[in-house]
Amino acid sequence: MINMSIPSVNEQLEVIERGTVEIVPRVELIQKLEQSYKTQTPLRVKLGCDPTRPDLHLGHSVILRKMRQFQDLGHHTILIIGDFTAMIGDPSGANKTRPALTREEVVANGKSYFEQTSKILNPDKTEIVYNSEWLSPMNFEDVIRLASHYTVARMIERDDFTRRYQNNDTISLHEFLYPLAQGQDSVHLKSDIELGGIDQKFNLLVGRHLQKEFGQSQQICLMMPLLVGTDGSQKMSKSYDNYIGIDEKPEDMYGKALSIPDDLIYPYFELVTDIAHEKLPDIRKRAVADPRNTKHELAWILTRMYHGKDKADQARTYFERTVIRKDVPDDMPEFILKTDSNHGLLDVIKKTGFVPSSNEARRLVTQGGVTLDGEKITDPRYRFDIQKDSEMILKVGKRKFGKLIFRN
RNA sequence: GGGGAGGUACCGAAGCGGUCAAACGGGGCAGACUGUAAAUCUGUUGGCUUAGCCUUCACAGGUUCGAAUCCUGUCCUCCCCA
Repeated sequence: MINMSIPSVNEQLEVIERGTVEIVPRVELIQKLEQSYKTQTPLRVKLGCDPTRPDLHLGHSVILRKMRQFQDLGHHTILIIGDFTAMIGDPSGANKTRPALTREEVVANGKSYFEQTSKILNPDKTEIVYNSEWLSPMNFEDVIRLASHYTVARMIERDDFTRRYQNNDTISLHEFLYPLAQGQDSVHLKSDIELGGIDQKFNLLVGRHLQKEFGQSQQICLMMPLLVGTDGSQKMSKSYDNYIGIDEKPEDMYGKALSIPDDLIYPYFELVTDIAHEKLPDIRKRAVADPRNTKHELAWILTRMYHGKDKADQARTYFERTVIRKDVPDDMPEFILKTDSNHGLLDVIKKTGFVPSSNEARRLVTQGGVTLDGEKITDPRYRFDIQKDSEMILKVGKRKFGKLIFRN
């Protein structure tokens, strides 16, 4: 008998359904919850992740937060590091087949992933597994046997396959194996519930299908909406550069949060903040009535969640100062320069690392994106001619500041 | 296996012997503006010791005063037929 306390089914449902976009099938979820409650046996909740790019952002947090809720309800959660499936790469069209990661990379990425998820998940309640553990030993025969449980017609129903097929884009045969591999994970782990974004629906359903083929109880597919990124149009993703990373500096987090379009204020509150559920109706109203302040509140809460109250306060001050009042921040990196040589502006900008090339520096200067002590410098041939010890504030672009210190 | 069409900068896509560092759109960056790092408008978007030079149009050779553009080979993709 496991010593635990799983709350009543209704209590659980309320939490579980919060923010979900689809639960397939809801009735079976209720059945599983009832069974679990009756026997006080935790459900096995599975979430797969791709260890290729271990930089977590708020988009990931939507599902991780859901996972956390299951932990808090007393269920058993399993985080799969998809080190094996990463070799295939989820066939989303833009993805190309990825080179196999080395053992070291996998371990390093997995570790980094775990550390990052620990900001959201309860690390003590998270079972970590690597799917190479069971996928790697499978031989050709095993794969053929697995593949025989799915049909081509059903495979190309998946919308990105359909789209790519119609567009005459390449679809490598091995990409069909990705959903199967992910489904095999469910079979192997005998999962009761698999979490995923709504874009994962196909893969999650394959898991359900395979479990049935293998005579197991079928997992519930619980799907969360995709968080729209800061650009307000596409899903949050590192490759669209519209993301807010959970490791982001407080000031960046705050600023980026403020840059979202107004109509995302409410969804963000709902999906990625820890604000109490009862407060959401009020937020919904205020997001429309007073977007400015509500958005600042959102930015503050997010920053607080990942960096604490003090940092959140500082981030707010920083934003008000540098962006609203166009003032100079307190802290900025310092660069020490000799007074004897007369430095070229472009060189100095390049040395700060604010730009990737001197051409970029030249462009910024020419376009008026560079100031020294608040004064716009537009001559790319500008040279410093400093005799005495002194300091200057260099601003490059919208928000890169550096203190130039001239000294012998 | 046979026939056809292609591989161009971050992405999509023009160009088909010189005027091409390469049109146009998206994305990025910057300026103006703004409650905002939003929207909009404008500019910009290979590198460098920048009035000039260097390296790019799948890869390797070749023709030519000169090639992204022509030829040969290689690799890769798509379509039709089998």
